[in-house]
Amino acid sequence: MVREPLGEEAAVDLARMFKALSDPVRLRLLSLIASHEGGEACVCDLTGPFDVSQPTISHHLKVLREAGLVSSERRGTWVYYWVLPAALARLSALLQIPVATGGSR
Amino acid sequence: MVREPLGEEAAVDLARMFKALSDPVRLRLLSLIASHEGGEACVCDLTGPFDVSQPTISHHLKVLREAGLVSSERRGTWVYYWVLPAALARLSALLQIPVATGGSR
DNA sequence: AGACTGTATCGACGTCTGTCGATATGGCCG
DNA sequence: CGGCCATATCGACAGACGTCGATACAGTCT
Repeated sequence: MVREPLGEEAAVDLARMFKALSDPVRLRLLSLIASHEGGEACVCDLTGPFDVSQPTISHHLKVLREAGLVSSERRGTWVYYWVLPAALARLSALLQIPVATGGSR
Repeated sequence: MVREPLGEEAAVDLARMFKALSDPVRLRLLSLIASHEGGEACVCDLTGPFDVSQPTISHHLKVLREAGLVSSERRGTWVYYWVLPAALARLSALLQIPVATGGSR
């Protein structure tokens, strides 16, 4: 981001990912999934901690999935979600600004 | 984010920052500012590369400023904007997911 | 097969967001 | 002073978003 001005199409793509992170419920969902034992969580573990309805949770999970931040799989009765680390790493790297002190330009 | 499930108030705060990044124009604005010589850019350097009107650019800059991602100052005729590295670093660190295999950081 | 649980989809509603043109504000200069 | 340039604010409008209840779908268990 600091190196070059970020092309228009790349910006659209990245903005879609950041938009998925722009809701408190989705941030907490992502955090719950990432911090869950085994790196994955069943939806049944995710509906409890929130004040919103089950369809709303399902909707937020869909947004995260379509943004490419998580993936999911049905195993029997339950559906499990896990984080896609490469996507988060991409965003994290983008925000990495070289510290200004010293020889920065 | 992986360590602990991210409290509700922290999520609200972080979501506000991510929301500021959730628009392609704002992402490119931020990138233009960060990559500009001297680490700061005059608004007059920022209105050119976009297809949107000047008031819209001004609006987006306000959003970035109110999210705490950039700061600005008037110097004579022009207004200059620069990135606040600590804010971006906070978001970047949050998205840093330890690679699952082995102990890499 | 039928009942029951877990999850997703649908349709609706109020609110928020990005955009614009018009206009206001702040500062330079002739 | 008066005009001009750079930037911000205002008001309006279409479209997107978060949320809900109702309902559909998928799998399991008797």
